[in-house]
Amino acid sequence: MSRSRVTKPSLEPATGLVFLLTQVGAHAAARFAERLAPLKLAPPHAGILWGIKQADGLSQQALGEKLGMYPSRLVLILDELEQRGFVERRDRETDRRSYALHLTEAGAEILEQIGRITRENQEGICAALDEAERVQLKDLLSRIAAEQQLTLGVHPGYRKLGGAQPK
Amino acid sequence: MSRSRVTKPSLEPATGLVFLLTQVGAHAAARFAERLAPLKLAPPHAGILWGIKQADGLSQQALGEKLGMYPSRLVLILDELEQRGFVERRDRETDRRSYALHLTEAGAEILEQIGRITRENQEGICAALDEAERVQLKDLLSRIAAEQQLTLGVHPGYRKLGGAQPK
DNA sequence: TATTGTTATACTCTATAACTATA
DNA sequence: TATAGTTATAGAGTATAACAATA
Repeated sequence: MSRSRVTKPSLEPATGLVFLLTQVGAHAAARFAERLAPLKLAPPHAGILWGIKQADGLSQQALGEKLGMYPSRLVLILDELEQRGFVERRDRETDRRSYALHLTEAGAEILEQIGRITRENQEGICAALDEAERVQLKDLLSRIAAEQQLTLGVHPGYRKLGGAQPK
Repeated sequence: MSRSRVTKPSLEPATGLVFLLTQVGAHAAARFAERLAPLKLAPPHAGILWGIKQADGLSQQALGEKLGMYPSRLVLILDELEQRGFVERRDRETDRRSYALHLTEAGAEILEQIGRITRENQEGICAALDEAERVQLKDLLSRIAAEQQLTLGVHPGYRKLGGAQPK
């Protein structure tokens, strides 16, 4: 038995894999926000635009559900996006309480810019890894995500759960 | 050339590696906070206790620098930790403006519990991966962290930089 | 005058509840 | 009465500035 002892694993909270994962993840998110800033957009804006593109014509209720955002928060961001001409709230004949959300042409354009920024960011963050290693990393993370039952595409930045914050 | 075309890579922001990394990282952090909650502690508390243990007797100024926290924020959390008997602020003879921070016995004990929770959390988060894969993941993340010049042990949860938030 | 710790405050984000208009 | 969207508001968390004691 020449393996290092397993009975006393490192007590150090700041040296473990999960700490590293948290650190790198938050860094990547911060960098994305930075790169997005010139467009005068924050990550939630990007998520919303992307969500509408995926399911054009959906209601705010449905979008909030899909992204894990509170309706009240969604309203404010949509106001902004509508005012800037990226999103349209169209009346419905069937139910006049709800709107159908649509991307405008400008919205589609800004979404393409967001896509470009996303790729730039990925390139920046993953600069240390070659293509095969990126695939490997994505595979490992995907398996954690699947086992942890994370919903694909639900960004934690717009979550509504809220981690337990004592006191 | 049978490779898939490279000219039009996926525009989808929510399907990329970095999005996944962000998502899993935030999830891991949230789960850690949850597991910590029964101790009536939040992640920053844990970081501070750990920081003091690493450099017993340091000043608040130094600790804030080390963790990337604002002094004003540190004060409040230290007040709490001192009140609960985990930390001691000892006077210095050499410079009566600053205190020397020390872990009490209770502080060392709670830190061990934090260590246990940290390991439990790691076990929970990484359940999908075997030992070799965890090493592999840690290696990949470490290389990203090194290339991105992240400081080891500086948790993003108590950063003072703040990502650019437009509007 | 500069520095350490502290207090006060402003600002953003997040979450909840109350309200309106339709159904 | 229930639901979609909105408005109002409360609460954390974060960042900045002002302040007292000491150097």
